[in-house]
Amino acid sequence: MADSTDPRVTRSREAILSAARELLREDGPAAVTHQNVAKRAGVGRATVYRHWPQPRMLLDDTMAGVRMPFFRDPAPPVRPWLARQMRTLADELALPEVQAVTAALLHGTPEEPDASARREHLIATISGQLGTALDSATRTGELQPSADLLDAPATIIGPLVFRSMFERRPVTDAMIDHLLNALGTWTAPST
Amino acid sequence: MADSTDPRVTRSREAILSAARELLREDGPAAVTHQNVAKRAGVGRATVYRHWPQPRMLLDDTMAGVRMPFFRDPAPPVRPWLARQMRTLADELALPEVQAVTAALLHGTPEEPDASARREHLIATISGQLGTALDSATRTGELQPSADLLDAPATIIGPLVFRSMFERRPVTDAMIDHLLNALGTWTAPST
DNA sequence: TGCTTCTGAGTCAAGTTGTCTCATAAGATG
DNA sequence: CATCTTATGAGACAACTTGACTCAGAAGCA
Repeated sequence: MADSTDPRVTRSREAILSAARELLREDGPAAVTHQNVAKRAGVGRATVYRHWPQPRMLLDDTMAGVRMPFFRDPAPPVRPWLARQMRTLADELALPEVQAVTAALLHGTPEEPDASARREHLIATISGQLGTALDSATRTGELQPSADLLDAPATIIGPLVFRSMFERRPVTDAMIDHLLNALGTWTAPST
Repeated sequence: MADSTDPRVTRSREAILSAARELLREDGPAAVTHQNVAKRAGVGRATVYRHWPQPRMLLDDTMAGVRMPFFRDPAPPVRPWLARQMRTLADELALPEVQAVTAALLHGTPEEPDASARREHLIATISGQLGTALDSATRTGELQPSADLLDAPATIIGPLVFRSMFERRPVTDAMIDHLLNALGTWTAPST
């Protein structure tokens, strides 16, 4: 049943998850209840319970379905790679779904006590990737950091989050550029 | 009744709001229900309904009771004033209450459709104060901005928010200093 | 075709929400 | 101190939600 290929199952699951994502996006995590989801998905309430006995799991899978922005596969030269990642991150942070999940990560609902763990994991991954990339840039001489690189995630990503989620305005390329400059002195690698 | 001085009323109201704040801090906005608040405050459920017929209003007043960090009363020289404000903001962002309200601002609960308005107002106030201060610093020559000052709120406050709410680590004075430097070139005013 | 499995509709108990009533006690007024 | 006023807590109440269960029937499979 878990990995069933029965088309009825997949159809139900997809309808349910899609409805759940809509609800999460529109009304927040609290709205992702079995009843709401069933009604929105045009599916029997019992069916939702069958697939996700606990509401926590439903919200979990719903959030997992929203691709959270990562800093994947660092590759030299670091600066243009970082700029691309920041651009992607900024664009994704503009999506209501991603905003909803991000907000949900910040204060776990009562039914989602794992929000802290999920948040920590996300942050650890991002910081790890970013740290690796910046360390390597420092080692190759591409970057001379002007401050503790442990502050880099906050310095770089913080403004993007603030701009997207608090100010709700688009992140400009100029802003990304300026944030990169604030990290330290960049030297174009041997071309 | 609204501005009653009856000690019974004030006693009830304070007990209720205090309990509501605790719940908001501990379990998030969704936990601020009449029932929960009444039980926690040791007060009849009807009493809570009497004072706040709509749950929205209760959550509203609860959030209003949490002092949100502002950038008040800009005064030259701007740089040390800004550093102090950022220190204060960072310290407040470390408080669970402030974090809960901030998170609630990011995604209004269904019962709190005014969250957007509240968020916009808060951001507008902060950006306004910050903009005024930085403009004046630019005019007096204290600051030569290295980027669009409209990005300043995101550049300055974003990292503090990210550090406090996502990374959950303390903001160092060195980080504040570095963020200020990233704004542009500062010139000590005539001493 | 016949067999298996998933589905939707519906029932049910337990709990929550919002509204109302009423005796009581706390506070104001003389 | 006596009396009037008003907020309070307890409880009753219907409407609704939640989670668990049953069952006939439809969809998929052999």
